[in-house]
Amino acid sequence: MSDDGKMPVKCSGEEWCPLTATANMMSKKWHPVIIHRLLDSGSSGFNELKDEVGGVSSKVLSESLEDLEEKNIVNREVISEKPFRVKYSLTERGQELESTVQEMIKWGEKNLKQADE
Amino acid sequence: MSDDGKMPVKCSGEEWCPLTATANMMSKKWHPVIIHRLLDSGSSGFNELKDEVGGVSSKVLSESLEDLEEKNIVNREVISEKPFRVKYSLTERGQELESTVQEMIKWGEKNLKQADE
DNA sequence: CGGCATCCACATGGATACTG
DNA sequence: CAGTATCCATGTGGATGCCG
Repeated sequence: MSDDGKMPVKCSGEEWCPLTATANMMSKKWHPVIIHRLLDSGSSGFNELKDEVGGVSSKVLSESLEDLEEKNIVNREVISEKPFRVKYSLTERGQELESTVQEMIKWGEKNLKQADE
Repeated sequence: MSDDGKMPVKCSGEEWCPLTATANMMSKKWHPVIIHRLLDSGSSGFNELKDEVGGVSSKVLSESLEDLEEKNIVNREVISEKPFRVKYSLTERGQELESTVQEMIKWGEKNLKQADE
């Protein structure tokens, strides 16, 4: 009833609404790219992900991943202790962001140019 | 070739990419709601929009609209001088954000609850 | 009605260095 | 490898009041 093309969702005042909630979730600078990279790769280690994202510092990546973990978008798994290794991947909830990410990419490709900003 | 289900888009390093560009565009707190409200209403005056959005101050709404104007998402038109009136509406580019907004709403409805935050 | 001016608080991110 | 610790600059938004 909410995906029939109409927009019954109102986001007024202090009321909770799915739009602002989702926006709030994606609003940190590196979140969309992190999600996109994990959608693409399936899973990555910390520094591996850092390279794939590119331009992000350890501190910020660490903070972002922690935030995404709390929100159940990203899953962190320690896969080895000897040489210490972890594996980041998307939860089911995280994978369901794929269509949103795709729409953002489509819109950006169609409507923005590098020169714009 | 980019909407066939695959994800050829890479967003590494300092390179420009449509995902981060779009994310950057939507990243201010009230932008998504403003766009959503204008998609819904077609057009609104300043204070009318302020009420529809709810909870935003004049200053911030003004800044947001100015930002969205610069990015050619929102159109501002003065429709009367005697009693001074303006009309804000979405540009074509802005209207094309509908599917992105819809995906965000769908995801939020499915995956978030009010209690979550 | 449709803003702008001010001031302030806090969130966010970058650079760099260091650790188990 | 996978982070943490500092420090600092800037971004972003809220409250309030005033103006043409």
